[in-house]
Amino acid sequence: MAPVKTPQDLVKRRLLRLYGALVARHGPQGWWPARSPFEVAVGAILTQHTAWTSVERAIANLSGDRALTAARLAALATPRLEGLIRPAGTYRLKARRLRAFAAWLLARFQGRMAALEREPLAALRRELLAVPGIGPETADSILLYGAGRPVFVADVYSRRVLARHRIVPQRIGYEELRGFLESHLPGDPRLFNELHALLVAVGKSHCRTRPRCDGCPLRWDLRGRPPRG
DNA sequence: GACCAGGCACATC
DNA sequence: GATGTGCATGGT
Repeated sequence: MAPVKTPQDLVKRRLLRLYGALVARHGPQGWWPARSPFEVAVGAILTQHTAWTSVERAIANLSGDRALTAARLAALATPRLEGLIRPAGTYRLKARRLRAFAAWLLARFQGRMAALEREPLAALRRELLAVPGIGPETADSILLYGAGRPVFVADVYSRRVLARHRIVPQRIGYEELRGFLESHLPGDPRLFNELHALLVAVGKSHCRTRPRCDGCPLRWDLRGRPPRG
């Protein structure tokens, strides 16, 4: 006898179906585009309210100065650091935030990002959130993409796409959406990684420009019917 | 020239 | 607790 499907199971199935449709249509996204976990954290701070193309230039500047470790970044003079990250915008603000993160990582783990892979997750996340300039989305990006922890980055794109497809309410908050996804998906960082990246890709394109997504290919994929006409 | 981009902190109501 | 605003560059 088949086990009874709970509402929990149905949501899970729907999310996994969405994931399957996204992978089939868009393929693996290869996130996070960084050469080291510390670079992930730097990128997560620099990309706050900023296009990734701008962040890439700032990271290239930091890389050129061999400043992509906590110790090297912390050793930079502030005007130098500000100059390097200027292409990413809000450079004075972000220089402070990068410094604060590097100082925390040095003080707490001798600058070693690998330590984030072993710490108790809930306490570690609280610690990150206490670093000035690290909010929920930045903390979760660092934990998922920089440390491989099973935390969902419940950003505006995730909310937009999931709401457009009536999987979550339109006005769901960050923490609420994160809890929803983490409790309705297998706790697999690779799945969180790929699904989030795909939601961003789709959220940037048609799900941003089409208010109801009624004719969007993804909608047909989810209904199990091929798009016609 | 307006608007947006892989947010956050702080002030105000 | 919700809403508004500063931060600031670069692409469309």
